[in-house]
Amino acid sequence: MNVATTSPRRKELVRIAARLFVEEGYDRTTVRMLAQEMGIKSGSLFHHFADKQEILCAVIEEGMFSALAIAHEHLANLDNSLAADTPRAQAHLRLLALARAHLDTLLTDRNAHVVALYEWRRIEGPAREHLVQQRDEYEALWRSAIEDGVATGLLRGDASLLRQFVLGALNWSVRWYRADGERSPDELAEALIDSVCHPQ
Amino acid sequence: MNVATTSPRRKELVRIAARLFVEEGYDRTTVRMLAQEMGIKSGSLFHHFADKQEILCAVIEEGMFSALAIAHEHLANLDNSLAADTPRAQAHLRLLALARAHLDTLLTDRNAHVVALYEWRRIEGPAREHLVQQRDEYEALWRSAIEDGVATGLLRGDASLLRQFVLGALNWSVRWYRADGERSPDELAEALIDSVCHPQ
Amino acid sequence: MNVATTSPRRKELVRIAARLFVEEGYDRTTVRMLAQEMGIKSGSLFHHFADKQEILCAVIEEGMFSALAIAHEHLANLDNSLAADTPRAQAHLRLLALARAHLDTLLTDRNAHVVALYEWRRIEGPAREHLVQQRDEYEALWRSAIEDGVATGLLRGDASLLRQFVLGALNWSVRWYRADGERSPDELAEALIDSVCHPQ
Amino acid sequence: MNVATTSPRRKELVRIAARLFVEEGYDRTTVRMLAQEMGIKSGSLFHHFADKQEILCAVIEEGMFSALAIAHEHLANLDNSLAADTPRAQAHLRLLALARAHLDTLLTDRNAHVVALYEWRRIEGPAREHLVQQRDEYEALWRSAIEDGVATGLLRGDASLLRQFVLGALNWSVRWYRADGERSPDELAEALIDSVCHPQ
DNA sequence: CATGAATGAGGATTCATTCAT
DNA sequence: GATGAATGAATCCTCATTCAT
Repeated sequence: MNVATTSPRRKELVRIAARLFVEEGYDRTTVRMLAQEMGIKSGSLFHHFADKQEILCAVIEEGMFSALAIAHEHLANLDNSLAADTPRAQAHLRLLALARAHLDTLLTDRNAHVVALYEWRRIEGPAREHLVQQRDEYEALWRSAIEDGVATGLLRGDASLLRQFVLGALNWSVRWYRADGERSPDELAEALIDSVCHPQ
Repeated sequence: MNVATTSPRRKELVRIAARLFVEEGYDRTTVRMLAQEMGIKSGSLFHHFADKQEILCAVIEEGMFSALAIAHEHLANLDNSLAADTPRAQAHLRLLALARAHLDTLLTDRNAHVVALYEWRRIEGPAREHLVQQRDEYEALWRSAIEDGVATGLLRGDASLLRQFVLGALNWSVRWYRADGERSPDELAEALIDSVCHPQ
Repeated sequence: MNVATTSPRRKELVRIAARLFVEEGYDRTTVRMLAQEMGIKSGSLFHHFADKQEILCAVIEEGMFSALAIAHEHLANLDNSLAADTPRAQAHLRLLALARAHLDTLLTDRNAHVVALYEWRRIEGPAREHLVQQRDEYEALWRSAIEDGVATGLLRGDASLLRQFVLGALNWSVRWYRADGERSPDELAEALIDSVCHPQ
Repeated sequence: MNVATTSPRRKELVRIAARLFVEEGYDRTTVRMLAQEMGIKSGSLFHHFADKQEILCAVIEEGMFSALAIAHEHLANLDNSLAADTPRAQAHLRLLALARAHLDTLLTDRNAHVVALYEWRRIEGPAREHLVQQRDEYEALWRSAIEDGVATGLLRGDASLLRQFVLGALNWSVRWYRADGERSPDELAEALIDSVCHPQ
């Protein structure tokens, strides 16, 4: 009932909800479907969440949180391994790390981050605030990386537009990417970053 | 009642439906809302469409059709005005024309094409076939333009991935673009094409 | 619009309605189905009939009328051909003639008489009066034949019950009789009459 | 929700539904009428039954089941009391027992068995299978009794037709029998069996 | 915590009927 | 007479939510 509660049981429920929301869409996922998949009856769901929208909130929060966490993780790896390089090369590697992290949560971990991107509109009221904050934090990572890219001549054009384009291309990949295809999410990330970076 | 029917009344209804579907999403748009906005009673809607899904079909069809029509129009203008040019410059202009056309239907004409992109999943059964055909036809335009871009050295990388990236970046713009902002759809199109094209 | 109207067009419509009412049942037969089968649009139906119930009335009336007509016809044939016989034999032949006539309208001509028997309940109001009259007239034929049967020792038991039993057995045959089976309606009629008549 | 479920609540609901189906007919009985009579709201009905047709199924099943049960009961009483008799007398008694049992469920217990006979057509799909089985089992009782009747000279004619006639006469009695009339269902049963049995 | 029964508001859809053209 | 569009009331059914047990 408490939004902040993060019992292991709740974590599990959120994971299941995320999957269903991706498969069916939030609107078409009924509380009964959620309960069934969780092995309980629909009435019991409301012991864990105040209402259906709170489930969505929890999923989106989880999605944003893990996107942020994984992005930080990828960036941290970078700092450790290859610190000595040109600013331009560094900017390139950061972009690559962010793109890989993004597709990692989106296409590999799947679900929660996808919901965070695609069902955003359904959230209203005060719950939105918190989510907006998280999103801004995540975008700040990208903003800084892209600006560095522009500053070092790696990228050309308006930094703000570039961010929207790159994120858009990445986000949309959910729609067409098949896990059983010939390319890995990492290869996608590389291809995209390559296509917008100017060599030398 | 007939899917192929394109009475002026029906056209009008489709336009209104497109707007509501964009504003609220297909699932949250009730038949009553549609009827109200159309100035009729909900029962009367079924004089024009067999069921709610047929309305969605009609909107998507309209969206794909107009996207295709406007793309062809932009391309035709191109052929007339500047036919004598280097292949590379021609490829560039074609990409630009396609991108402008895309954002034109998406952000200016709005609605029908947006629905075509975002509510695609809800369509099932034989209606899907026809839509897939139209989509393929539209993508073929892009495919050829992008391949020419790669062939002339204007673009670098895998043509298929590039197409997905560019279309993804364009499609996602619906989510963040504000008509009252400082940039026009045309400027967006140019910025995007510039960001993936290699100079000289 | 006039109940008494019996234009050839209307006759045709009544015949079609009778068929649909038998196939689907009155409640499940929509005005649109009727119109479609008649080759007109549903709105036009109301130029011929005031409302759906009037169609049912017309069908039932037609069913009762033709049952009565055919019964009279069969009885008339009897009078002409074999007038000189024992009263008992005469009663037997009358019963047989009535049973044959009954199954003739029910299983051969089909439809209208079936509706008259099975959708009787749906009729309310003043329309019922007229139909009750017709039904009473028809039952009077049976009543007299059965009473003669009892009087001559051909049948045994309460005349009123016997009539209900015989008519019930005949009416119910609609439910199980298959035209493509091995027995003709006439054979059914004979078998039934035989089974309740006492020999000698 | 489960077809096999036979909670006491469900039993109660089925009984009420049976009454309404007889009074109004399945098609004209609305879900709201059922709910109202049951003292719940229409939405709650679907807690107990998947859809309206499942209610009909349950009623018919109950009707067939009780018809079968009561028939067996009547036959059992017979076996105990008068086992030593001529085969012909035995056949007579069995027919009488079956006829009484039939009218007992039809006119006394009422409702469920009536629905089973008169709304049979509305059932489609796999639900039908089970019902057909039950019906066949019930008819087998009659088949054997009638065949014994024919074998012992009690009845004359084609056994199969005789069964249809007798059952038809019994089934149709629902249409004209009035409980407040002068004859009891048992008297009806006797009269019918008498009328088709040949003395001595 | 969990359940099963209930709710009530709203969902899409049907359909007899009306009526201007 | 015929039509097509419209109506409005009713239809079956769904579903998030509540709550006594």
